[in-house]
Amino acid sequence: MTRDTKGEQEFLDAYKPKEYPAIAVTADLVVFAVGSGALYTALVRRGGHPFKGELALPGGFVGSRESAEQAAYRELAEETGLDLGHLPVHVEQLATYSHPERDPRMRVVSVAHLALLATDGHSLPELSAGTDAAAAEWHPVHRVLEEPMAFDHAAILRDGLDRLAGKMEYTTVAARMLPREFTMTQLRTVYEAVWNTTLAAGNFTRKMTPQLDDTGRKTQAAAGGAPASLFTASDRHIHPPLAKPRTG
Amino acid sequence: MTRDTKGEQEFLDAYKPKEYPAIAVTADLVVFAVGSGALYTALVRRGGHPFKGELALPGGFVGSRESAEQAAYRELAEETGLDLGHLPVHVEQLATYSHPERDPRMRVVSVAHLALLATDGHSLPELSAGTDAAAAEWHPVHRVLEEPMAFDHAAILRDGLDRLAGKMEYTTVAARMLPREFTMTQLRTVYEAVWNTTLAAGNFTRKMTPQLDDTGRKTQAAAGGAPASLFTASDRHIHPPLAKPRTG
DNA sequence: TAAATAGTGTCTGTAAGACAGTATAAA
DNA sequence: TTTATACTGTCTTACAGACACTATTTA
Repeated sequence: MTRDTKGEQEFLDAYKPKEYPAIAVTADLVVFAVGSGALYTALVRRGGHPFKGELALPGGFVGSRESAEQAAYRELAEETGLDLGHLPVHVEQLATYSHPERDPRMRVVSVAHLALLATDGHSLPELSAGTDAAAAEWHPVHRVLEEPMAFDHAAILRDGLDRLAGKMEYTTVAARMLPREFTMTQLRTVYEAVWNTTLAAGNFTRKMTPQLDDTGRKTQAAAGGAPASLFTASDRHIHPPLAKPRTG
Repeated sequence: MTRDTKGEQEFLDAYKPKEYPAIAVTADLVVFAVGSGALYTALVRRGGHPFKGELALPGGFVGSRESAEQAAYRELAEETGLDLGHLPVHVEQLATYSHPERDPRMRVVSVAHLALLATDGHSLPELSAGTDAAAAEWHPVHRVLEEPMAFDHAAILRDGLDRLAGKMEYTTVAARMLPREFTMTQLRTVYEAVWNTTLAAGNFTRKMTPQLDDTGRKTQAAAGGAPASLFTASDRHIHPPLAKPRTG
């Protein structure tokens, strides 16, 4: 530390507020990935009280020299054992949960994040215990939402799903759950998994094509069927938005 | 505290994490209101270092027994002197700002909130110093965004405006900036102030009418012109969304 | 050739944007 | 009667949804 910055810090210390509550801040994660036509989320099972044995979101304390988003990336790597250097992952802030009684042990404010992992739409990335003991495991979202979860994590998971489902109406964020190059059918599969519905393939192609970049290349056709065009997507606004089919 | 809850707390204490950073958490506010056809925001001028004399968002520390949202309501009342018991106000969480260097004095995580005050579209609610010394004052949003602000508050204000502008495309949240009963022209004025544009009155009426509830009553016509129908709005999704005119 | 998938064409209904025209009330 | 505002009607264009049809590949 130079003399100047030391003097500056002393100067600033004089303006530091004297009294304020010191609160523990965590970064929690709603991790989504598409496997075998369904949406999955990575959850840990709690080993200690409270809520021992129940499902919880991965997460942990925000360190004193990192932002909540940096902590989210770090916890994602630690609790899933995923190599984030190689796996494409999209992380964005979801919301902050701050009810004073949400953790019965102590005051904890949680900054929840939405993390989207890229898959081929069929097989899920393998999860393994990282530095922590508890390993995360994949659970089908639309089923696990029926079950109770630790703390207010069921509400956070629900909020995360709502955010993703809504954002897919007016952005190309769904492409973040696929490899860099993907087919129209893969992208439609993501929409169908998240929205828990089916979409007409022809109309989906017509509406989505102008929002994507065509690489000009095609897949090797698999078992039966014509080869599909490969697209890429930059994060972009869809205008006008895709209409999610009404469920009501 | 009963014997049982005391025993339970001791039990939970045994599971309390031993080490974690204690962080100061604030609730900051982006307060919007429409006056004389333009969008305004309530800002305080800093009296102490750092950023002495610059504009900042109203806000303050989250107490140990309140949520961030409760703190936002409390700070809104304290720093603006507004009687929230009588003035309709909509508060929702915006985002959490947690860069470790965002306050040079100490580690502060801020949960920013968006607050919308109801006006008649012409005169702004009068602000007065509450319990704190510094009083907030109204500033035109689209002008003050050009100026520097304290901390990262300029970015927060920008995020708040983007959130409001976007949400008005697909919800009736704009009605939260008006009295419970309002005319179509008043509502269009809110859209024009926030989007900083002009909208065709006839088409706006046709698109918005089915999203609102007609009270059946009309205004006393002011200086020239026919009396306007009075509408109310419940928080509702607009489907399909209104298209905000492209600025690019 | 049969099956499976990719992609296009067509039809219909609805609604957006532009804007002219009508209705109501104050000055 | 003029003016100002509120509101409706009409025309054109565009696109969503439904779905039939063609194209391309593997078995």
